[in-house]
Amino acid sequence: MEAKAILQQHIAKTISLSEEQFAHFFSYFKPMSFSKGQTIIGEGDTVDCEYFVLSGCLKAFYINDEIKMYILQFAMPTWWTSDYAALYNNTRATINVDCITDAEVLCLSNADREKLCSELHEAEHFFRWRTNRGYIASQKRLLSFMNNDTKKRYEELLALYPQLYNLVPKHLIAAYLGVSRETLSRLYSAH
Amino acid sequence: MEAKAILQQHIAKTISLSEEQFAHFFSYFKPMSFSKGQTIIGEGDTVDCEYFVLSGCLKAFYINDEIKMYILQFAMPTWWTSDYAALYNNTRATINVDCITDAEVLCLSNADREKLCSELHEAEHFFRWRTNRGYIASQKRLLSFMNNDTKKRYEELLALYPQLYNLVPKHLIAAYLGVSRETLSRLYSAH
DNA sequence: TTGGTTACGTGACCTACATCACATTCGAAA
DNA sequence: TTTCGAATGTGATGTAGGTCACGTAACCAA
Repeated sequence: MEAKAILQQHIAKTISLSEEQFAHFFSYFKPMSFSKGQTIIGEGDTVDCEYFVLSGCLKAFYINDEIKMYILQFAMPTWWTSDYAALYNNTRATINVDCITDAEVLCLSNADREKLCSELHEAEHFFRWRTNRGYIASQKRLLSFMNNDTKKRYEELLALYPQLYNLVPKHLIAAYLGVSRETLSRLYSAH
Repeated sequence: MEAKAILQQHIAKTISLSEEQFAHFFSYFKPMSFSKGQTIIGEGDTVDCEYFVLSGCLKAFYINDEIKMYILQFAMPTWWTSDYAALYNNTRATINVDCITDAEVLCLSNADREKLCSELHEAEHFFRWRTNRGYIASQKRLLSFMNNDTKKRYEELLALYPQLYNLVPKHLIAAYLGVSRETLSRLYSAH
């Protein structure tokens, strides 16, 4: 499926736009391709855009003391990602985004999103709902962190992203769960 | 300061409305008073409203196995709270909200918020930005959870809410940090 | 004032997970 | 095919924080 159709199907779950309106909506998005391992946002960069994933898998992560990596989000097709704190507050990136696999994305700049939102009430509605869902998911993950042990969080993760097990190396799964790769490895063998 | 002025000042940070527009905006909010200890949302309730705090302090929390409590948010004046997952998905509450102190709030129903957002583009803009900020804060807290030990999270919390130390019992602070009250207590004495 | 509940401190002990060290397997590039 | 680095498994050991147990202090309500 081509980029335009993927985005159209995605936003149709929240708002309905005429063909003409959607064409305008889509005109703000810029397609980009990246290959496996490539960095999209690096720590310290200025952040202008957010990214809608068409194919492939990205990760948004934080690196502590140049050593430990924590993954905030795996971004699969139809997911959005960026360093939103940097994007909205116009500060330098503290979050990195890079490609776990080759990936195609649609890129939307901060300025264009705001322009779109002010031009088209439905667009503002769409982005409100998108962020709502992200907020609720984030709260849920926070609770899971406080409440569940590693094993349960691991099972939760696989339920949420079943494809992940075969797609990404295990140490990245550990970095999402917030445990060491050794602990995750021992989780498997313990059955 | 009266309720109307507090809300007006709060939303003026994000959008500008005429007096007439704001009067309409405000007309959807219903003032309510609660006393210390009172439950606003209990687990299993249907959730119709979100709450804007005028005075006092609420907590939004989750109870695991009828035993352990985890606090998602302390809601101070000009903060918003609810069980948003239940509110937006029209499901039963899994999060509780109650009063740490006597409190006055403005109550906005889900239906009225959506009506307001569709009537007034600026309102939609306001709620998009409010949720944005919540999402970013939630991501930040998640990172802090993965990255920092209890002591550092405790210092972070006191920096974010300096009033809290004298306002709420220590076991609630422990429940926000996600540690046992004993561990928090030992943190104090260790310095 | 009194009796009961809630808050808080502190010791003893236990457990999940981190860290370090090393072995093994796998996959891509030469 | 060979080779080298990345990914993964696994043992030994250290530690932050949980849990249980108990004591004291503060705060209401009768």
